[in-house]
Amino acid sequence: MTSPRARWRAVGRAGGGIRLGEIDAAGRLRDERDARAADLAAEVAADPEARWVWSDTGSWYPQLLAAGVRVARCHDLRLCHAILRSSVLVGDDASTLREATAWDEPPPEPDGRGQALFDLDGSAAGVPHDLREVAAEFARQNAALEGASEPARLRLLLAAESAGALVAAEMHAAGVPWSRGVHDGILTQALGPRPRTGELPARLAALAEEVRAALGDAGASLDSQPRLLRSLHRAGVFVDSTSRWELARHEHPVVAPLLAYKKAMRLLTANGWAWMDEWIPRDRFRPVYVPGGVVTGRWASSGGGALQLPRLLRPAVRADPGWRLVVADVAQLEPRILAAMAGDLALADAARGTDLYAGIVSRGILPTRQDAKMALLGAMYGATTGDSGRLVPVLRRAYPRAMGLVDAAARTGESGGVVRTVLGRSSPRPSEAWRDVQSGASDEGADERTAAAARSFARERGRFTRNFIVQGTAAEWALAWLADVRTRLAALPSATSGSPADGVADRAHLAFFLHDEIIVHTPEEQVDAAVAAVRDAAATAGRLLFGGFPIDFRLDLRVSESADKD
DNA sequence: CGGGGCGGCGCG
DNA sequence: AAAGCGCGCCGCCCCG
Repeated sequence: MTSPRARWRAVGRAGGGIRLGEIDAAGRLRDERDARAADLAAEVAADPEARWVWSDTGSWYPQLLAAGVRVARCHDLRLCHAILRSSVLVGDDASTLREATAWDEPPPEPDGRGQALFDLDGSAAGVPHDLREVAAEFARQNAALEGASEPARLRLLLAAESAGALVAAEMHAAGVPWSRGVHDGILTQALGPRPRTGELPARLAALAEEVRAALGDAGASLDSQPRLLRSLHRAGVFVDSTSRWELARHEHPVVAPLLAYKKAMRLLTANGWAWMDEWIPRDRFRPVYVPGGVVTGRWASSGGGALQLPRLLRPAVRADPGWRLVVADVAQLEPRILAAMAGDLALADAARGTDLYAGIVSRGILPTRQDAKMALLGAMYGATTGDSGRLVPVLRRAYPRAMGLVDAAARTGESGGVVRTVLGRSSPRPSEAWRDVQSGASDEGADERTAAAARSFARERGRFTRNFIVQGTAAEWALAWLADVRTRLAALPSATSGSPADGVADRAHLAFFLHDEIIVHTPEEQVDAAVAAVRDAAATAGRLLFGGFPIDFRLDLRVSESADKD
């Protein structure tokens, strides 16, 4: 993946301008030179194979992308700092990193105009952008890696994390191709035609009237939970909450229209016409991704709700004319990750070539696919009661290695310890408050309530660390997949016709990523190559994390129909 | 009037 | 009304 001759180059601020130079692992800079903001894109474009060291991808890359310049690889100091400073693989060698607190600043708020850094006077809060500080931090990180117990894993993680940051910026720039027309059609179907601002769509208004009629209360408020609860009680529906789960258990004429109303209202407020106008300019959805935004290493998002697009709206994702979408998601990613991490050959065998849950059923472990799914999710989440919790012991007998791994992670968390993913991302230490509660409960004379609360907090943390190792390693696999897809797509030729794009989107490109799913937008003539890239990258990711362990990562993959016709 | 908590629900 | 992890966002409601 990496050209052996690629050079590390650093870019940062100096004085009132921008300065760049070659950099080595010790943070020594050579061939430094100043660059005006207007020239930076040209400087970067002139060295397409360089590996760029910079403070924060979100502060530098959007402007380059806007100028049509893509970089092959980077080292995002902010993201890498966060990983190294808390990794148990680094240990005490991270002490200097922990002292460099300026690097713990959260990412700057993206302003959406992609001008922030170049116009700054350098006084703004956030991570340091000064080239000297960039070089010093790069040196600290390399020193921490030198002393790490498994540097190769960490290096892989840092590369994947940084590549993810590039992908996030590129996907924001390219956007998800989105048909406002299809979106509007879905809304109209579900809610009625778009009303004037301030008015309720017709179908929603009709549902509200149905609900009020069923309640026998013409003035019932449906949007205030406390008031709705009282109306329901007056009508004889004795629920403790107004959640879908609880309402659905009651036989009453109000239930069906109320559930329909809540569903429709949710669609209107979360992804209705106002959302469409704000987030889908010119038939592109441009969410703001936040790489490393979750402690487990998953991405978060800010604005637009990129990670919660309702499936109902999926048909609005439409390739441009002459282009196609390659949509791929990994079947049962987390259980497969667990099997591989634990070296559990029996679970890996159940996963081979099939739906993993079906594999568990066909081996006679559990009677139905639903049981298998519930049991496995329960094992990874720490369920102890209910259908799920009841089935976990069955898995414990069938797959002692896999279950032993998550059980051990839970015990570590309950006792205040730190767990880590395969590549070395580590869980946060327990908070001061958590430790106080635990030590308070073991003091002499602690009452039973205190002890019970401490046990409850301990188990809560155990469920978190239990899940952390699996969710976090799955996030690493997905990053490796994503990064390799990116590299493979970049090698494809640009579109011969119908290019929609500005910047990097003149050829097959990643358009969307959601934990275990990616969408590639590709010219028709490159569909086969894009599919191969997605498949080959999945195989590569598995080998990168788990070597020769016989686990396969099955993709559910489909290519969109020709988009030019409805 | 803005901020934060809460209930609720969308996603994996 | 969750049981059982991780998120973001909405409207309501209360508080200062």
